[in-house]
Amino acid sequence: MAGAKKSDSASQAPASDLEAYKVDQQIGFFLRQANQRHVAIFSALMGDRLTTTQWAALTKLREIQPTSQNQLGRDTAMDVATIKGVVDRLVARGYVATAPDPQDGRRLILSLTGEGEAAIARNIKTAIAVTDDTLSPLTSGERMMLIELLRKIC
Amino acid sequence: MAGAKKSDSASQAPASDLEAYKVDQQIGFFLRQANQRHVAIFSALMGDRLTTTQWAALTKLREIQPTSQNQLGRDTAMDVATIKGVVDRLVARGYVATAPDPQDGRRLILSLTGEGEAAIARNIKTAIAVTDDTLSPLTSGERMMLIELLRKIC
DNA sequence: TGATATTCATTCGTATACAAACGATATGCG
DNA sequence: CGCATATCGTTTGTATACGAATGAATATCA
Repeated sequence: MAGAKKSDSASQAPASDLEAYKVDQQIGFFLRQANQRHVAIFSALMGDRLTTTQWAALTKLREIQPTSQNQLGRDTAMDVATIKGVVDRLVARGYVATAPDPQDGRRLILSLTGEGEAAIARNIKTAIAVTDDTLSPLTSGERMMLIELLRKIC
Repeated sequence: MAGAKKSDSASQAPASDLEAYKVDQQIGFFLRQANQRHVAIFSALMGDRLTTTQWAALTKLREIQPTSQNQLGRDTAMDVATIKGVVDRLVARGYVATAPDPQDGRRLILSLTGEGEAAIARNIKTAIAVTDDTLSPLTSGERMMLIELLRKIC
């Protein structure tokens, strides 16, 4: 009975765990830091004060427009509250237009404006450069491997 | 002069780029999503309403205490403004104690309280489980590979 | 049809995340 | 010593990020 592998479920922890655990070697720490570096590269290169999420919303909207706000959020992995803020700012800039859905009174139909299209065209090469810069420490094979591993844990 | 590889610097983009570019296949999108999933797993498993950054600050402080607020921020990859908010909330909970540095009037010395130590001990096993859950879709070899690739792009 | 459930968008509250500006304090060097 | 520089912590403003609650509109199904 004594010396079992797990003590009283989650009440106490053996000193070994305390000693061995290092936050900065956990996957979560690396994911957070890697994302931070990517966002920093994006901010440094991208023009028009566009953020990563704004860019994601813009380019995804280009693919699937016209669509509803929540649908755009789902396709860009954003919460309903988050996508609303992003869309609001894009609308305020004149990049996105909104209209009520005649078929569904709940929906808010989104579409790109000419300015929105132009903003994408103006920055598309930079966006590609951001991806390339972020992956620059890796070989071509490593890049594919990283993408594949990240895809698996998403 | 006409037909150069890059048109007027950053003004226009070829249609090929516009067609080929998919946000949800870029490294930034995967990093953001993978981090989101990790945070979701952390929130679901971890007790005491601890966030990922609060946990990082607590456990790192345990390693290097006593230390200054900005130093803790550097060691946990947090901005000075960010670490301040995190520390403030940990202090409000009684997990962290602050004291002025007798040697340096600018510094705020941080250390763990007994409650802070207890919170770590109480949740350390869960933290390990969070890492394991996040990496559960991967084999042991893939996990090491992912960590290594992320380390390279940090 | 009518009650129930679902979806959509909004709002509120909390928590990162970071740029920028600020005052206070230390440190460096001539 | 005195000044330029750097560091520390704080504050403000903007932008994600998400849980939770809400009201309006739609869908489902007994």
